[in-house]
Amino acid sequence: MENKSNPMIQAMESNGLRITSQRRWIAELFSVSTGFVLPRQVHAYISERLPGVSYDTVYRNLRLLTEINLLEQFDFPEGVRFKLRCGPDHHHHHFICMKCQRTFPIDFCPLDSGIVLPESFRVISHKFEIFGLCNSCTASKGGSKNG
Amino acid sequence: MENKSNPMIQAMESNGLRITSQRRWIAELFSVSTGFVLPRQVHAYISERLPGVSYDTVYRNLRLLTEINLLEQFDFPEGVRFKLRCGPDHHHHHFICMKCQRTFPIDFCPLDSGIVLPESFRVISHKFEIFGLCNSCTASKGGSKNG
DNA sequence: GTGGATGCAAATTCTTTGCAAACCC
DNA sequence: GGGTTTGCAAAGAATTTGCATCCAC
Repeated sequence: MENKSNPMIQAMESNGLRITSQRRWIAELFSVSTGFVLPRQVHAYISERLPGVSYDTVYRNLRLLTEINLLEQFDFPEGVRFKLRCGPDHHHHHFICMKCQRTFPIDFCPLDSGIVLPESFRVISHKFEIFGLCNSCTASKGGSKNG
Repeated sequence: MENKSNPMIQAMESNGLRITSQRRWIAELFSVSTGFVLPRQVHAYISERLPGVSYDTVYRNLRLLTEINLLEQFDFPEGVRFKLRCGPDHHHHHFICMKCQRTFPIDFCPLDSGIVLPESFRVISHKFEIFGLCNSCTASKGGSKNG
């Protein structure tokens, strides 16, 4: 591992969190993967590197990291998934590959397109995602294995 | 009840389903509510009219009705919710009130706005929802009670 | 009458919590 | 050393399943 320079580690530090090896591996996973992962996949990944890590530690950290805005949570049919939160520098949406779960930015926001709502409605948030198959997964029946 | 003319009942019949009183009340609920409801809310609603109805009957029917495309399922943070599926006559999206869970159609689809994706990407589906407060819920702190 | 639907109860799966021991700073 | 974090084990919540009984057609 040895990822002193991992920005997620730095963000954890600046939030006053202690850097344990469990957290180091979580940071490593999310800095490598560009997709949405299931808690059980996170646990599996860490288990390989750190045998004996417990499920609840993974859950606790996923929740914690989501609360401090380092991770982003998304409810999929098979359960909740997490991914590294995109920087606040520019608002965008995502194309999400249904096979490999990788995400690709879409620089277009439907809210900028002159949607008309009743005056009294107050917009708080919005979601826009496109689901499909990315280039690698369209090409090969097998597809990419990124989780 | 006596809702022979309820289109959801008719759709159930044409799918070969038997019309039980449990299903009649489920149809009644979804024809009255324009919003997303939680399974436990469905169960509560039916329990009031049909004491003793079991949770698993509600679940089984929600799943079944979703499979035959009469209901639409949506994953909210508090859990999965269901609502009557909009007819296939015209594609649209929704404004969803975060207080009363009612939905309001938005006649705008971001996919029609010239979004550019890599050639090789294959679009399978998409989601676009705006979350906020509807007029009744913006007006009164209390808001509407529709579930 | 018969096959589909229900209710019950128990099993699964996912997620959370309490607490003592271990560990980071 | 002191306060955080972890692992364990158990509790909770949501959802599913097996099976005998019941009921719509």
